[in-house]
Amino acid sequence: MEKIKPTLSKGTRDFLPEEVAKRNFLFEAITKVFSKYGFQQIETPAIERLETLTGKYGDEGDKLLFKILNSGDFLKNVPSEILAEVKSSAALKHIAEKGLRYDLTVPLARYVVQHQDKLAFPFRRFHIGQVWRADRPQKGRYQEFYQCDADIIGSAGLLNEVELILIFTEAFAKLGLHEVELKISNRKILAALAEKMNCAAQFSVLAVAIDKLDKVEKEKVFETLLQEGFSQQQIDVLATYLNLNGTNESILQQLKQFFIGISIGELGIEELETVINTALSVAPNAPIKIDLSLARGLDYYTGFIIEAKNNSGSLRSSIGSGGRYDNLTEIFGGKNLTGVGISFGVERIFDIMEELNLFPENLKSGTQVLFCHFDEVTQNFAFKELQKLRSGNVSAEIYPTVSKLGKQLDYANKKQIQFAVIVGSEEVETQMLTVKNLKEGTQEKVSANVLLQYFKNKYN
RNA sequence: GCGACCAUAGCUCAGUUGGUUAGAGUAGCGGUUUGUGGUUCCGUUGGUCGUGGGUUCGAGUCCCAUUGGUCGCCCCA
Repeated sequence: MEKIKPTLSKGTRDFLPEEVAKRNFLFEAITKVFSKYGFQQIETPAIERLETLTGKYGDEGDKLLFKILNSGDFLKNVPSEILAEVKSSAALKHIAEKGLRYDLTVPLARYVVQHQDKLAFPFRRFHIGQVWRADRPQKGRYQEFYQCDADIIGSAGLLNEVELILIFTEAFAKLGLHEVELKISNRKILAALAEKMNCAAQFSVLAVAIDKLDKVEKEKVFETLLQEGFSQQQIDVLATYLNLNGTNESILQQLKQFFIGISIGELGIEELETVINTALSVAPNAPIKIDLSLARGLDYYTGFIIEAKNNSGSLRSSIGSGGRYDNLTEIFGGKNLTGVGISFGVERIFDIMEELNLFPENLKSGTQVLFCHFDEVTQNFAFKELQKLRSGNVSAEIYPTVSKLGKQLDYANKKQIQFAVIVGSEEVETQMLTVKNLKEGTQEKVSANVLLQYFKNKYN
């Protein structure tokens, strides 16, 4: 048989056992916070019908969807004139009717509408799972990665926004990320800005431009907007808006002056004020800060928007984001189902925690005890002792073949198993087993009938 | 979609102006007189040098193409 090189497809990763242990630690920490706030976990398939996915992410997004080739004779249903054209875009719908999900939000919209009769609204769910994008991979960006979302569907109350702020605050603190800033704003304020600038039609161009401000210099952004057909007068309005600063309270006051008489702006400011005051009333230390340059690129946000920025270590980037979207379920026929949600950037959070050494030490191996032996007789004896430990919920294993002790201990060492129980003929005879602590390098004799208790004490 | 860079053992890499049978470390396996690892020492498996073509007496090395990967840009988590 021809040998195949062991390589991965681009933008994908294998995870070693230690990495999975760390990732699980991260997921479990977030899961616990979600559960505490009354969110229920759901799952949806990795595969969705292509019609569910296409058209939701813009033209760019559609290109980045992974499509799944129909099984069987997939060319059979392609009309011959399209085959003759050799045009992929025209042939696509005939050869692929499924794709891999691009995010967890669109599947959620489908899910909520499809199961609305069985769900309790407001529906609070969280979802942790892989998504796939046929993007050019680069540092920290993959074709397969995890998203970790919490959303509340079917409730316009601003308490929902506040709860999501609390979840961000609590989860980041719990993970040891203490230098996180929660930048917040409201899309209605941006809508008011567009109105004041007389460019409501170009709202998304404006939003995308503003969203770049944390990376690109202000002047460059203005320049780009001028090229896009904005006037100097409009830019001046934008510049004045972006110059508003100070404490949250002061910004709110300035905004009220700035947008006086623009009703959508007044509404947005009022929402923002309520969210901030309510959040601070229960969590005075929540690191929330109004950021007028926050816009969020995604089109579907309509109200509150939030972005969590990490300010420690070398990776100072966005590690979570979210916002309110009013119309997401409409395309699937869902009515009056406004939603608000957040997403943890778990891949980046993982990298940051790795850099800052925030993972606990003892995650590496699940196994606590390895039984070592020398021949068939001692192996059989050890195997029975092993089961006793397991029945007491001590995680243990036995070296599966008769091998030299050095090799068995070496295995324990590599797997970072802390204890070896050495069972030789002498131990069988005296019923006193040798317990070696591989971390300390010490060993002692322990009676076989108290072995379970011995390890239970070690691990509570 | 655009650009830059890279490709030699499972992994990390060396390989001189093109010159004989392509090396090292690490991992694996075996041993170190056989019941003590992480931290000795010795031996050993493993490569059509990403693939195809070209230049040359001769190509891992130079040229072209191609495939794959990494890193930027657009966009995004």
